[in-house]
This record gives sequence, C-alpha cells and structure tokens, in this order.
Amino acid sequence: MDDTLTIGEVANRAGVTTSSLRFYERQGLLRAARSSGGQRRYDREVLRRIAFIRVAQRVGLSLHDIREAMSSLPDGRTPTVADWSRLSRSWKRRLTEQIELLEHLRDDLTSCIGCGCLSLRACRLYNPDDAASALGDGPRYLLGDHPADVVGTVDRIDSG
Amino acid sequence: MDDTLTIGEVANRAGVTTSSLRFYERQGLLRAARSSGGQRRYDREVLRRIAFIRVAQRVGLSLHDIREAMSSLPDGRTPTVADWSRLSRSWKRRLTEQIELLEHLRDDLTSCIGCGCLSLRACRLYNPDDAASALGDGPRYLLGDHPADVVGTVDRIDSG
DNA sequence: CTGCAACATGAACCTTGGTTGAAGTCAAGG
DNA sequence: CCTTGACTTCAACCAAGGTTCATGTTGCAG
Repeated sequence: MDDTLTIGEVANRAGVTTSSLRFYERQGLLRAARSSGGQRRYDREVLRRIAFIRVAQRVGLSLHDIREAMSSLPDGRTPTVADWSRLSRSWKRRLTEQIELLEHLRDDLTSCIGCGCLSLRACRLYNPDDAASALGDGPRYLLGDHPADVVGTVDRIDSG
Repeated sequence: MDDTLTIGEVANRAGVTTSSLRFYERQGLLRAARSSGGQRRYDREVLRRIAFIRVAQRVGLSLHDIREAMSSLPDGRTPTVADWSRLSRSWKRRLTEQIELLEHLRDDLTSCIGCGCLSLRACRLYNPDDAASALGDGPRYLLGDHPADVVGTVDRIDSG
C-alpha cells in the first residue's frame, strides 16, 4: 500500500475493465507510471479522470472529443471543480440541442402518422433540415460524409 | 423505359448510394428482379420501402430492427398507410423514451455542475439508474453486455 | 460492332469502443 | 524457492453500416 494503485485496483474501484484502462491509455486519455517490473501504477487522481471520462461518454462525447477537452486544460491536468463547471455547462448545451432535435423529429413523426405518404419529395421526415441523423447508432455519416442530399447526384449518374 | 428502375436510377431518386442498395439487399431489406443479363431491376415500390427504411433509421432503429418490422407485415409487403400508422406510433413511443432519458441526464448534469464532485460512490451522473448509456455512439454495451456495475467485481480481483 | 458508362461480385477496409486470446513476466504469500 | 494470480504486449476479433477496390460483364448509343 504505497499510495499508488494497480490496474486491477483502479478497474475495481472505477467500475471499468482493465482492458478499457489500457485502451484509454492508448487513446491518450490516461497515463500511468510503471513499477520497476513494468507494471502500471496509478495515482489516485486517475479515478477522477475516469469519472470525468465516463460522464462525458454518457453525454455523448467520443473518446476523441474527451481527449480534446482534457488536453485543453492547463498541463492536461485532471479537471478541477472549475474546469468541470465550464465543460459540463457546454455539455448541457449539447444535450439540450440533442433533445430539441429529437423533439422535432417526434413532432414530424406525429404529423406524418396519419399521412403515411413517405413522399420522397414532400415528406418532412424524409427530407430533414437537421444535421444528419438523430440518434447515432453505429458509424453513420462520419465527418459530414453524409449521403448526397436527397434528389442529388449519386453514383455518377447524369440523367434522371 | 419499361416501368422498372436500374440501381443507379433508384439511388439517384432515393438519395442513397448504389452500394447501400446492394447492402440493404444483402441484409434482406430489399429485393430486386434481374434483367436477362443479371442486372438489378427495381419496381417503383422500392422507393417507398427505402423511404420507410430511412425514416426508421432516423428514429434510431437498426437495420435488423427494420427488417423485423417489415417482415412482420403480411407477405413482407411494402408498408401501407395503415402499417405505417401502427409502426410509426410505436416509434413515437421510442422517441419519447429517448427524450425522457436525455432530459433526466441533463437534469443530473445541471445539479452536478455546481458540485463537481464526480464521486465514484455518490454522483448520480456516474451511477445512473437508467439503462446503460443515453446516446448510443458506436457499439457500447451490446445486448446487455454492460460493464460490471460500478463497485462490482471486475477483472477477477478479490480484495479492495 | 465497338466503345464506354453503368452494372455485377467478392473481398478487404473504415470507424468506435472496446474484448479476447496467446504467450510470456511480475509480485507476493507460503 | 515456488506457485499462482495479476500483470505485460501484440494481434485479432466483435458489432453496425456501409465504402472501396479489383476484375469482369451488360447494355445502349453511335
């Protein structure tokens, strides 16, 4: 008991697997000292970092986003209460936007339930103004790489 | 112009790529007749099926779910207005649940902004009652395969 | 009948967030 | 000292929803 934690202890306390911890390290989210024999030895602050990561994930940030957020802090330090306050406020905005998007979608769906046209030209459901997709389920349109807008040129065809 | 559409025409009209169409076919979502030379020839109703698929995706259904939904229809027919009405009503419930989940998360976040404890034991954000995760961003906990509950046994460790 | 765009197939690849397994090393109790 | 569980690395694999590529065939216009 020398004030550091092994990877298994961290996993146990934080409720994540050891493989996740190694993965987070590969992704640059965590760092660990090493014992003389090469094993990871974690400072206690790592628990707070992990809590931060997990909450950010719940809010919908990718690990990449989370790394950016963390490395935006001085020395890439573990978020302080003030850091947390600032970041979580911006996450709240994200959530609000997400909620609005879903509400919008639900409203469109509601008004289309009795219609059922599913018109490729006219249906609001099929022709969203919103940024692509509401719930991101699996990699869909990564990085603006969305499908050509409806009634656009797709697959190099030149006559309709 | 014999009343059928080539894959490129369908892609163009529906705003999807030809590779997606072939993919959907492999997934059992679409079917296509073939020309004498083996090329796909689509009936016009395929456009409605695709619209249905895309809307369902927007609501958050996986292609697998969509296939189930479609094959639940008599003869696996293209959804009629009545089919649409029934299915879209159940999707609306899904959306409502999603929205409630996100609102709940936002509320927790709000009450934690001033706190910043991120306590592994006490924080509601870190210890959600909800089913795992709010926004599904990439495969997270597939099929109930969620991480052992916080402060549970992880990676076979037996002493804290 | 030739030429070219559009089509066909199958395999490999992409991202995200990890997990699993093989093969081998470390650390601590007895 | 020895055993055993916990640790190490690296590579391969999983899901979802496709895309990209190589190689070859169709179909239509000229």
